[in-house]
Amino acid sequence: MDNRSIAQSIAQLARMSAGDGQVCGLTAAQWNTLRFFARANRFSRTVSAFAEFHATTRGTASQTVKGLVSEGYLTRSRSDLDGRSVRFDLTEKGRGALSHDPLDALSEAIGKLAPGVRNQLASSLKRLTEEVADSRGKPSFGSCRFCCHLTCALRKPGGEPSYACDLLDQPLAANDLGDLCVNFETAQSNTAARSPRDSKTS
Amino acid sequence: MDNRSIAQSIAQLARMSAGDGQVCGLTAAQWNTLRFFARANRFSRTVSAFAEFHATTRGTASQTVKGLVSEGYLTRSRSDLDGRSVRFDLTEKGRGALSHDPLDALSEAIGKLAPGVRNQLASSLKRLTEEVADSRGKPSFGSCRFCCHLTCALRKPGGEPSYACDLLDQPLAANDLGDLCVNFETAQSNTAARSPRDSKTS
DNA sequence: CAAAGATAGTATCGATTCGAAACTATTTCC
DNA sequence: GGAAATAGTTTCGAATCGATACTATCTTTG
Repeated sequence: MDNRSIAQSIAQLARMSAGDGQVCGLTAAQWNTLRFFARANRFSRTVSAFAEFHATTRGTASQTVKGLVSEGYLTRSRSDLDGRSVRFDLTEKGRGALSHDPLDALSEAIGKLAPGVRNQLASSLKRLTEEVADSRGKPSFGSCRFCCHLTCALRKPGGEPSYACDLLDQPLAANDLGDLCVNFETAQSNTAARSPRDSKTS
Repeated sequence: MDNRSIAQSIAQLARMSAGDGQVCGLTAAQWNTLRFFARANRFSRTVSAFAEFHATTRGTASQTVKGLVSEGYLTRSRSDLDGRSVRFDLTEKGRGALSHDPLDALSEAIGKLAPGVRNQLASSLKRLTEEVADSRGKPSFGSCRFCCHLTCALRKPGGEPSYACDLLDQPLAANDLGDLCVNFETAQSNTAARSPRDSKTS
């Protein structure tokens, strides 16, 4: 099986799973949006971050988000620190909808893989994502847990460690370390100077 | 990393690589179409097969194909055995376009993986594709090489083996065994009776 | 053999989506 | 303070897609 066939099977898998038409009244674009806002950390739940993640324009992203807000899946709240910035959060309805996510068919299939195979797959995908993102000059999203900006300090010996992002200079809860962040940068990647994309958030 | 995150990273990878907007004057739908007709065997280069593969309707598929024909990427030829059937083949221009396929970024990234990791990835993807296709009752495409309908006969001792499809009762060239087929069925899958989808082709 | 039904492909219509561009408001930089 | 950058929104036109209806051909079945 050649590389191109493998690449196509990734595309094929995504197409099959993405819930092409309407599923539970939501379009494919809307499902993607909900998934993003469910996984993104509080610095990244913005229209701009979503547009970049979804590889679309801010205009299109704004439309999709607006639709979801008006249907009660997301709430819209302005930041008090940056008057331009707006943050969107999932409502109960939004979280509820995700329990019928058509992508779950794929998640479940992944769950049936042997643990070793599964982990190997995850790391291959992470690798490929970085590689492809790099090749088109776009930054790749990732979680704080694997980000070079994560700093960990042990307040008191034997106590809970506390985490922070040294790029945004903001504290991070241990629970949120797995969430997606726009400012993600791999630890070993070449660390060209990079300014934060959203330096303040309410 | 949980199953859902892995599933999303597959979707993400596909989105990044798919060549979202116009690349070299072709839309994402057109790229997918060209890729399909480049990989499908002669029984499967039809509007219906493509529609099923791409998880869309025949009407939509017909439109996309028509566009590509009028722009010179595909040729249209009626079957002489079945007056309803039409086969589409890539022209030189079509093959040439595929050498600038935006999906190549992903293919190249895959090529950089260690051989063992790469093969493991391929087999995981195949597994997942079957699993997901099964869970939504749709058949999954695959190549003759791994299909239960492939029969291999050794004409004369020491000579070249000859291949055939015992479902369509048609000979297969060794070169074509890797191509996609609508009638694909895994060797170990439960072999419920299944009629061929396109029993004759010119 | 003839009628009924299945199948391959096409055409049309309306809804949705998307990208480009223009625009407002706010923040940052010099 | 003014220029430039950034966050988000709006509008408009093009493209896409799904549903539906349609023609032509093949297959099945009395």
